[in-house]
This record gives sequence, structure tokens and C-alpha cells, in this order.
Amino acid sequence: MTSTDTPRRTRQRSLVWEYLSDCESFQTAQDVHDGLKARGTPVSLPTVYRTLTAMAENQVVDHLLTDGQSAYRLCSPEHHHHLICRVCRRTIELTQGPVEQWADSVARTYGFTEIAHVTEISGVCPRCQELTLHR
Amino acid sequence: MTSTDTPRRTRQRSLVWEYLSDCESFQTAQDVHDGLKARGTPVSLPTVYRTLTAMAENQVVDHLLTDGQSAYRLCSPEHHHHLICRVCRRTIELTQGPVEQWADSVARTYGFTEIAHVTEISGVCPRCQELTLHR
DNA sequence: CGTTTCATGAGAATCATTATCAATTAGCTT
DNA sequence: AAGCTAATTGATAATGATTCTCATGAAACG
Repeated sequence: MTSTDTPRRTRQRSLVWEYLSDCESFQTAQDVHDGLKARGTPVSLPTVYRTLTAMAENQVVDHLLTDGQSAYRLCSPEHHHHLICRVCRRTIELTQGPVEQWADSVARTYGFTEIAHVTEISGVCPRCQELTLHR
Repeated sequence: MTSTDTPRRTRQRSLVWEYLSDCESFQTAQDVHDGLKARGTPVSLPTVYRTLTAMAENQVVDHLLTDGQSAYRLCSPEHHHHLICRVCRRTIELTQGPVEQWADSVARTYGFTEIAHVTEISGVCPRCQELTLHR
């Protein structure tokens, strides 16, 4: 029974991390891959996937399931809700809400344990509403 | 400017509908396809996909995005939240909650329109807790 | 610095979902 | 009841995201 894993500090992992730090909105693996290539510090697509998956498991990024593909975003553990514009993907973090309490009480009512919950609110942001009107 | 669509009543669509009526938990397209084949009333996979997609657009089924694939479940329009057991997939419908109001007020605050939201609460149900203990 | 082991990258493989298109059928119309 | 027409189906191929394979490269650590 020795240690199960020894995560190493590599150039690629740092690059992915740094890239996400500079992003406001959710990024797909492809986004990160393209972005890093554009910066002149390319990281292979499989490695981007591996890194993002690992970060999601370690709760370092939020994992958003959209229709076609997943997107990731650096996120502190306290923030777990987002208001997302379906047009431009701009994201606003919501730090307060009634969901936590509600989820807990509902789960307790039904005897569930190890509760987790996901709430995503989406809509069209003011900027995109204007753009739609003017074209 | 005539009518935009004329949905027809077909054997396949009825079969998919009936199949979902008999299910308690979320079903993937593959599940439905396999299940109907097992019943001796097969429906092709593309048609299952088409039907489920259409039903989701018409709000006839709830659409759940999981890691690998989507799952669907018949659902009345009023019910839009679920408590799901991560082990056995048993699902409990939640008819009341603070989320609707909260989502609206949050969206209004930020000027968003065409609001939609998704909330899924998951955990381990009592039955599966026992099973885990006893093995 | 040498060794060991984990990480990377190029490419192939997988898996869910969607597009193509000829053959079929539902819903009129007569 | 028979015919017409457009929507629907199913077999198949195509797409697109994600994962696997495996040879090469680079951390960690003595």
C-alpha cells in the first residue's frame, strides 16, 4: 500500500492552467488547444483533454456539459452556479442562492446521502439582445 | 406563409412514447432502441434519436446531459427538477422548489431574457446505501 | 548524471449522434 | 376505396468529440 499517484509538474499542465486563468468564460478542450497554439505554446489535444479531466476530478475546474461538448472553467469550490448567455457564452458567477439549502433538505427528506447538485441558468445577455435587434 | 409543419402519427413514434411511459428512470437513445428490439417491435436508432430530439423540443421529455451521452424521460412540463440516485439511477420528481423564482430574479438583475435553467440533485438513495454496506 | 516512472504527442480507434437518400407510409383528396 | 404528395423511416456512411496505443521525452530522486 504505497502512494497511489505522483502528479508531476510539467510545462503543458502549467500552460493549460495559465490559459484558463486568463479566460472569463467556459472553454472547450478545442478552445484551449487552439488558444495555446495561437500563443505559440502548443499543447497536444490529448494532453489538453487529460489535463482538463484531471482538473475536473480534483475540483479545480467546473465542468459544464453542453449539447455537443464539455467546457471547463477555473472555479473556486464555493461557486457552483452560473448565469450563461446562450449566444456569446459570457458567464456570470452566482455566489448566493437558495439551491444549496433546498438540495440538502430535499435529499434529507428522501434519505439520500452524498448529495451533489448542478444548477445552470441560461438566457440571452443584454449585449446579445441588442445585436439581435440591430441586424 | 402556410403551416410550418405537419407531424404525423406513426407506429415508431407511438412505440417510443409507450416505451418511455413504462420507464421510471432516464433512458438513453440506445436504451430505447435496445428495449424496443427486445419487445419485438424494433425501431431504428436514427428514428429513435429523431423522435427523442423532437419530443425534447416539444417539452414532452426532460433532457439530461450526462458525461458520455444524453438521456430522456417523459415529464410533465411543470416538473423540471429531479433527485437522482447515482448508483441505481432511480429518479424522484421534485415539483416544488425555490429555483424558478431565483432564476427569474437573477436573470432580471443582469438583464438576461429567454431564461432557462437546469437543476439536478444527485446522491445515493437509501436502498443503495444499504447494498453498499452489506457487501 | 543515471535510473525509473510518469507524461507527452502523433495517429488510430471508439462512441454517440447526425446526414444522405432511396423506399415506405400517413393523411388527405377524389 | 384508390391515388397523390410530402413527411417519415431505415440502412448506411459521415461527422465530431473524446479516448486509446505506444514509442519517445522529460520529471523526480537518489
